[in-house]
Amino acid sequence: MDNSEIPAIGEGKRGTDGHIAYLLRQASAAVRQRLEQGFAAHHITLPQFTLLTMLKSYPGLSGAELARLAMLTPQTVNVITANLLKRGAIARVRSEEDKRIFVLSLTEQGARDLAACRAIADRVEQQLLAATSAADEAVIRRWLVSVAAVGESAE
Amino acid sequence: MDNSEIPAIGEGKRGTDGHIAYLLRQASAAVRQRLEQGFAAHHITLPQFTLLTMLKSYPGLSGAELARLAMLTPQTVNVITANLLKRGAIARVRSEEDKRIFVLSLTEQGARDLAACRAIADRVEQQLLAATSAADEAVIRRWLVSVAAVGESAE
DNA sequence: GCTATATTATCAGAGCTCTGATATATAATC
DNA sequence: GATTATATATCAGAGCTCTGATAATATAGC
Repeated sequence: MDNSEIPAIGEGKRGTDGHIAYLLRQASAAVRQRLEQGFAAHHITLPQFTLLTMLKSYPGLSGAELARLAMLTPQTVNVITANLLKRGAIARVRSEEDKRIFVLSLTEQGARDLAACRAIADRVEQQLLAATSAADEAVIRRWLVSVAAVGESAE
Repeated sequence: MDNSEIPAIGEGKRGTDGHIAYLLRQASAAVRQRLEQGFAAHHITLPQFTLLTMLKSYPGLSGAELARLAMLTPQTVNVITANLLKRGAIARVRSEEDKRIFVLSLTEQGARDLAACRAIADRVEQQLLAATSAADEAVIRRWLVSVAAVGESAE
């Protein structure tokens, strides 16, 4: 095989001239892998970390509410919460007012796991912006939010 | 449930003040969903589109080379290429020089699928940058590449 | 040449994510 | 109150992604 023309990250289509959707995906995958590598010692995945974070901010959410907040389907949230329940990181009790729904909240174990992973995430995020000016960071943050919001209004 | 304080995209922690890793993930997921929705009519997934694109640029790659290029594990690439083979989008023949590896390339069907999805992706990417100045776009592209490259040198 | 190491492909298992379908409970309509 | 529509949870199946382990081939060192 002649691999001499295959580019490394930052070169060719993998550099700043590449497709923006590809660059976004490549960056997101890199961060995800860094975070999951850090979380591995606590046996928490990134989706689990996301849901734990949301449950800390908004205790008492149902699966459906969590799904909307996380932009996931209820089925996906069901899988993740099932694994968190197995780990004892969250509690799940039937609601009194609405007997369809289960109310979710952090356990003490879950709060401990979350705190440990939060510290790791903070360190990674700091590295992501270490070489970026405040003005550039503002540009980047605005763009990321606008991209996430596409399709919210148009639907 | 009292949901009055749950934020929408762009508000609270989901806005420009949120964690940068979360914003990146949120934006990437939104783009992924938009692309896959567009690709659905052609029965091509985003990972499949990515590998087809790479095989068009570099025909004759092996699974291992494809994995390095896509920043995926060989096992993951194996799953995706197996599905592309089932769809008849790629061909796979044993190499003469090195009998361990299988040489991959696009079929005519795969080239047609790729062209159709490329047009869809171009439209989505255009929308992503429609409201962004050239200067801001350059800032964003540089940052995305730098984030993807983290861990390449440090490992 | 022979042994040790590295590379490639693949099997097995876990978790995340989607679409589609189903059952139950609540809300709206008549 | 009965019917209809909506919301919630869940089952089933597909695809993507990882870690860990195994077998075959190729390369390096002796």
